[in-house]
Amino acid sequence: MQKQLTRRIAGEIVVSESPGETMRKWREIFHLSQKEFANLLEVKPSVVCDFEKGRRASPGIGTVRRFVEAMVDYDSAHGGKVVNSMSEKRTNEAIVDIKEFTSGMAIESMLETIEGEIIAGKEELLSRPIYGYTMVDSLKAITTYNAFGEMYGWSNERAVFFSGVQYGRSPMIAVRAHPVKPRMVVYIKPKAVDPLATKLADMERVVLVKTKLDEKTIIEKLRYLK
Amino acid sequence: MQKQLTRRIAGEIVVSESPGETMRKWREIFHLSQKEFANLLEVKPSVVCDFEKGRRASPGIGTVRRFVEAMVDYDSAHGGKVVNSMSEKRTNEAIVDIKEFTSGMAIESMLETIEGEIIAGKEELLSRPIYGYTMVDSLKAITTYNAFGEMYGWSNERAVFFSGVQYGRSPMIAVRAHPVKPRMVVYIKPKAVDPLATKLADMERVVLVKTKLDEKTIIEKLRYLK
DNA sequence: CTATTAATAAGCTGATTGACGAATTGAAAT
DNA sequence: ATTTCAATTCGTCAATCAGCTTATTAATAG
Repeated sequence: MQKQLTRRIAGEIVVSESPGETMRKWREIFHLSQKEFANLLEVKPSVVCDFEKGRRASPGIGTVRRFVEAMVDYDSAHGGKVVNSMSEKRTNEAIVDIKEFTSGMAIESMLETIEGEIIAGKEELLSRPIYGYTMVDSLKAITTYNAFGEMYGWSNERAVFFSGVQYGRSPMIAVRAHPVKPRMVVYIKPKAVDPLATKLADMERVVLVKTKLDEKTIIEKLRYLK
Repeated sequence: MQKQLTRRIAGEIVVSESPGETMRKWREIFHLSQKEFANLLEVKPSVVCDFEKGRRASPGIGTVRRFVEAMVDYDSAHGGKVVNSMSEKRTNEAIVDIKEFTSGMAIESMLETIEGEIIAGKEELLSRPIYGYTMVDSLKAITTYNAFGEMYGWSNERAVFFSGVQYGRSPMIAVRAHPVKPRMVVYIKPKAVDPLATKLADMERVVLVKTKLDEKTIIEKLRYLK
């Protein structure tokens, strides 16, 4: 959660018309004086000033990262007043696991890892890269607030795992209805697969797969892929 | 939209364990080769490689910004495939009728007009205004490309009519999955109504209604309401 | 009016970046 | 086996960054 906010602030600074002013803005939001902030960072206050006043036109991302993380970490360590106010986010029980990979991974090789059996999806789709995955509890996803909204991480070039699948109709309809589409949908131990699900998968150009492994095993296996 | 995405990517790069790999990841998502990308940036390919391979541990935010903006702008200038994959649009056959009213109309009074019978939705929701409606063929909506994306007109404070409803499970799941919600959902001559549909309607604070009138009659009646 | 503290400004230096080009490796395609 | 083209490695160098120090300018509390 901190990470989320950290990224957000960092992104804003990078794209800002005036990175220095944006840095200042955030320091102020966190209620830190230049001096306090400089202490956190273990530099002299003039350094902070130099950045905020734009003496460094294009600071390194390492610097920006240190700055932002210092603020966020500090706040978190003191009750997370600011952090929590920024991310009014009820944690989502429907989402069992969600991860981003640092680099792409072909659908094919993920298939092997999870011992997946292809239900729908042409050859050519199998080489496309995936950059993350989300594992969702089907039933809870439908009844939990905003589960679908949070299903997608940073990239939508990802795999979505559904557990608690009966016939796989509802999950594919959800995918259908949602404007952002995953590249691969995996049903975890489905009872059977409704032909409509297959049809929809083809239409969305989504690779549809089933696996006999259980959730824990899958997470375990994916942990060691980056 | 572009700006949003630009910030997002920039933020991810700054915070990344390995900024270079993350930069590469995004270049690949945008389907650009190092060479093409280098041309966009007006630098030599080796420069791109140096960054991706981490030769610069802490690139300046100016550089990161140029890189990210180049990708996003390029994509936007070429139809915005990637950028728009975050939010889509297109035409379709599933939508039988779609209209905007010139002024608001209370749910209650529309109920009368269409001879609707309430299945779910508390008293207090009935006075809320509606500014338009969409009539959707359930089956086609599911099998037609992006019907759900087009379901909402100018205002999402609207009614959505579903025809060809069996038990009303799929339509409510679609509503559930879609980030934009209508105020009222009307099932046209359903066979029965699945309790899950009722439950979902309550959760979404959507008024769920069924009617025995057929499509044509409804459209006819609504024509004379503005 | 003075003392204190926060913020700026400016000069300086070693470390790193941003860019190039030339040479090398890798992986498909002929 | 050879060609081709994308990607990688690396030496080089001017420009810029990151940090310090010291001096100066607000602003605020006694």
